[in-house]
Amino acid sequence: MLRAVTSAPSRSAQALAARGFHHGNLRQALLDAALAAPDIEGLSLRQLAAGIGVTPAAAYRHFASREDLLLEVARVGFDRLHARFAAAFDIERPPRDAAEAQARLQALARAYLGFADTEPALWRLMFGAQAAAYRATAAPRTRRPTHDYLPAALLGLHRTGVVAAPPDERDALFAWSAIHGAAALRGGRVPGAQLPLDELAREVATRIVRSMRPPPEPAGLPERPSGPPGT
Amino acid sequence: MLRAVTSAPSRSAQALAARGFHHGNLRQALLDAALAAPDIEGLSLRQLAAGIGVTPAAAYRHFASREDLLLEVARVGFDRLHARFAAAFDIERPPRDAAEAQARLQALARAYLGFADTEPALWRLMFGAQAAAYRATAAPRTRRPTHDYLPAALLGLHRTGVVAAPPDERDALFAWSAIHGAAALRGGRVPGAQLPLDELAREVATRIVRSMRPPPEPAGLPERPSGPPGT
DNA sequence: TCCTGAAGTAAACGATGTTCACATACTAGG
DNA sequence: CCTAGTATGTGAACATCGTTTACTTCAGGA
Repeated sequence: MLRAVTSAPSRSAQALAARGFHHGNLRQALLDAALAAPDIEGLSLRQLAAGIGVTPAAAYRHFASREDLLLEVARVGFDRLHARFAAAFDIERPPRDAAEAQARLQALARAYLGFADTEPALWRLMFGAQAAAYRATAAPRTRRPTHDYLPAALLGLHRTGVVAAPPDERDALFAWSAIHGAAALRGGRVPGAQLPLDELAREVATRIVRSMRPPPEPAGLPERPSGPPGT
Repeated sequence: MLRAVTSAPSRSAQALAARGFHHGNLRQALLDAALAAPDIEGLSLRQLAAGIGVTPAAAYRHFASREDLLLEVARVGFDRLHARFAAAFDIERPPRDAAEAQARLQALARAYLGFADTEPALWRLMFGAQAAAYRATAAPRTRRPTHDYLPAALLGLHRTGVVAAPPDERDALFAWSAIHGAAALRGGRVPGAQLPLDELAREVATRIVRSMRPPPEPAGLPERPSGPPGT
């Protein structure tokens, strides 16, 4: 983004527009370039700066380190994910009926899967292998934090009578596992992982709901498996 | 096989006298050191070589590149995972009854979760964000490839009457999603993710089984969610 | 108008992956 | 037993990386 028009052209806009000494909005330009990179975690700060047409050291006027820049990028990612969740359903309004409650869970799964599919590099940065540090920085800055949506959706299922018991931590953990796992496996070699997004979301949501309904015959699994694997 | 004492330390220096000019088994030593690293993906080839007491360039006699070394490490990881699966249950012998079939799925989940828990760096290398390349190199080299175990466990559930329908690709995909997702979420900030491994495996296996049993009332989810999220 | 601070440059540092020419040690063949 | 050949190591070098330092340029208020 060439700093076309900032809010107030108090600075000599023409002089800077012609690529003056100062860039004008280097911080945002760096963030934008990083967000557009196909491999955010692996990007080079020098290449990033060179692409914008600026010296590597200039980046250090706006970010303490490369890690700090990535942290800010991840923060933008969490904002975008939150926006998708907020668009999936209105968390403040309870679902009308069972069908809407189920549709909400499906929409939430679809939102997460769609985010991972549309912005894979950003998703990897946020939830990838080394992402613990970035995840910790997830600043909600919203009235309802991002991680409230799944429990809300599950609670809606119970309130509308779709599932018998009120959802607990384990229900949410399993639901997140299934959704996140589906996103992680998608694009891999696992058969069926290339399902269309809508279909995959419906499949996952349906099975999550089914997993919450207690089985007809009350035969639980044994406490320990027959052959426990090595440590 | 440490070639402890060469015939005559006629050569210079006591430093070399211990192991001689040639290391003896540098390739394996590099692999072992990499496998023991707390962060395999982020390790430095120079530090690795220095830790063994060898020049960085020496590594290139055994590996084409750093990436190639990591590829070999991942291969070892897949071998270890396969060994855990093989220890979970005998894939050649069908389960005796419903209880054993369910215990097998639980043991398989326990094996995967235990691997991720015991060797997190290796698990991240194999299934982490940038791991597509490493995953592609998964050479089974066994009669029954590693990815056969889950379908076999699901088939056992059907054969013993635990689930009605024979398992298809989507059943396996969802089961893998749930198990892999649980491994990914474990250690994170998600509430309940710090469950003991045995308990987590039992929970996941129970819910996977439940998700495969069709619901009592045949009310499917609607084709499309009420509010589809943005692209 | 000058002067202060923000935001850029240029050069350098150490660490990294990788390559090259060279040195060494094990091994096979006469 | 010597010797050639090959596998395996060394050491120096290259480009690139993140990062720091000292200097320069520009904008805006006293």
